[in-house]
Amino acid sequence: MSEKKLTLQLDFHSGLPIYTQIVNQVQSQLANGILKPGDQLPTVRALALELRVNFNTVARAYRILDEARIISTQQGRGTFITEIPPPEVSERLRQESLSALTQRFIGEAYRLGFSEREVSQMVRDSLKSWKEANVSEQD
Amino acid sequence: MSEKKLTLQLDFHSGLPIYTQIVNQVQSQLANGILKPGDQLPTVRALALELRVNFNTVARAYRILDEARIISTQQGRGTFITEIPPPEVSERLRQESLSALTQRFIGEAYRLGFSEREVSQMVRDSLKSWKEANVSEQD
DNA sequence: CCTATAATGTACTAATTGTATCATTGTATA
DNA sequence: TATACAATGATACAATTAGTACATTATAGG
Repeated sequence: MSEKKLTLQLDFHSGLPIYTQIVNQVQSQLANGILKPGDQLPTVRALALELRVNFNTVARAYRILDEARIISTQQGRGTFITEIPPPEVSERLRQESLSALTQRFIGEAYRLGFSEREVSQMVRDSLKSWKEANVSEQD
Repeated sequence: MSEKKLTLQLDFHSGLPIYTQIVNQVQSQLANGILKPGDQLPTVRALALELRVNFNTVARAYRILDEARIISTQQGRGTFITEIPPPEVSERLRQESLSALTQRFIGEAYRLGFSEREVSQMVRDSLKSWKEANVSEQD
């Protein structure tokens, strides 16, 4: 199951900020396999209640972990350990997502009655004008 | 047959809202010909039951698709893939709508970090495979 | 026909979640 | 002491999903 209890041990006198301790312990539990990709972490409020701290402190820890791509926090949904696809899988997903996007586009264009010629011509034109409009602000 | 099973794969941890995933996958299946104009989609309640989500989440996805004129939801009747409107629109409107569609597509692709090369290559491939897959059923 | 009922989508609201901003507290240091 | 800054807390907000009641349509029984 992807619902975890997430037992953390805080030391309020250690000098380490609470949020740092949360960050460290989540990282170490992930390293130890106690947490796994896809696992859902407790909500900021639930964990805060359990640890007897303000939920903003937990949110801060989660934000740091999120920025480090260790977890993925989703407003209205919850917080999850990030799936870490190996690079070759990542590239495959990349291509699949572009393929899906392209097929949706082409399918919609055909559905609206446009021909292959029209579609490919419009794509060429649009790519060209996009490039011209952005030559100066390439990153 | 106009009654479809509509198999969708949701990823509850992907970061994409459920309703977005439903929207994307319906569009994708339409683009791939798995869904066709006139097909009836499952009712909001039936699909919600199958996906284990609230039926309002499905209703939200259907509403978005409806606003995009991709499906037609009819209270008391059901939900259907829209029939292709005959291109009775003027040529100018036709070109404008294709241009808008194309720019949305290209903008999204760039936003996802794909290069011009990747986009144009994928468009070529997709056009080619679509043509091959549909030579026999051209209308 | 007319009416009752079931099936369907709609509208509005509530609950759950994370986010943003500012206030408070504690501590180090000039 | 006074000031600056980091950590934490309080409050309001936003996004997503769920709950409830209702309107519309189709259909079966009389």
